[in-house]
Amino acid sequence: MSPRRSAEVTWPTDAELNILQVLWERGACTVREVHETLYGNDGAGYTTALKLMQIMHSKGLVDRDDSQRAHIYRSAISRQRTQKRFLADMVQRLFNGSPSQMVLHALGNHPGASREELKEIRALLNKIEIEGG
Amino acid sequence: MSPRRSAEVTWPTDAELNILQVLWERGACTVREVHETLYGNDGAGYTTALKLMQIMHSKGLVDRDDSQRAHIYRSAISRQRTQKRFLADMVQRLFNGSPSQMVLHALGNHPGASREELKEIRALLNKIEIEGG
DNA sequence: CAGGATATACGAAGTTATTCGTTGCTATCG
DNA sequence: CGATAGCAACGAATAACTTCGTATATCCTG
Repeated sequence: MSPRRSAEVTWPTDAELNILQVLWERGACTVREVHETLYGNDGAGYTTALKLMQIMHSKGLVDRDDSQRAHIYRSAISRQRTQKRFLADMVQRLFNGSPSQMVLHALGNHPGASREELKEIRALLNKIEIEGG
Repeated sequence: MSPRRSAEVTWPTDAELNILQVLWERGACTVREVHETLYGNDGAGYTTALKLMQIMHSKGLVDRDDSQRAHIYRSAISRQRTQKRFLADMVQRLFNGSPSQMVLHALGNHPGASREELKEIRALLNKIEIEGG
């Protein structure tokens, strides 16, 4: 049993994840756009967002186009892969390595799934069952 | 959109979560047991585990029986509730608030679900569909 | 061109998390 | 009894994350 997070890989921190979410949602953004979206008036200051995004750039979490005065940032890691990593980590740390257990919890806590979503989930279940023999 | 973590509640940290996992798995434990299980020979030292668990006690994350020389610790927060909290947080931060999306990802990345587990998931789906319809 | 608004860069402070060394206590073993 | 081992407590060092103040450059507007 070794549920510790590997230190070799760079995990986006909480603040970084928030920024990535904005970049994934809206595509390429300036610091200002991210700041407005995320922190608005009451939240952290502009330079905080700037600093975070500079650090993210140095870490390789985002790409940057600095040909204009206001640099344009875009995510350098895919949403999918990031979701997958966090999911796997959580399954490991909280659900004894069993994704199914996690799914059951997630569905159990979410009775409001739409008919369309349920259909999708069923379809995926069928696919898994057939492939798995 | 405000995907930031609320600061009012105490989130177990990474190291704390590892300890909780041991306590959930094995029930009440001494510091030594937790240390052996989690860090063994190469990992962090004994006093590190001790300190962490003392902090967790001061935070109310664990209860402690100090009637014996070697204190006995047990988790003060349920595994279920913790799973739920982390799950909800992740859905919010990484899946745009859609648990179904998360479920799809989790299932998609886990083709090795057992027949028993699939059955369970199906049953839950039926229950949801009936109640929700 | 002067002044204001807006941009980056940088340094540093404040906070939290993790780790360990040391101390002092208690039990046990010879 | 004296030595040794195991325990809790505490302080402090280190590292990581977040935040902001300030300096400096650039653009726009009158």
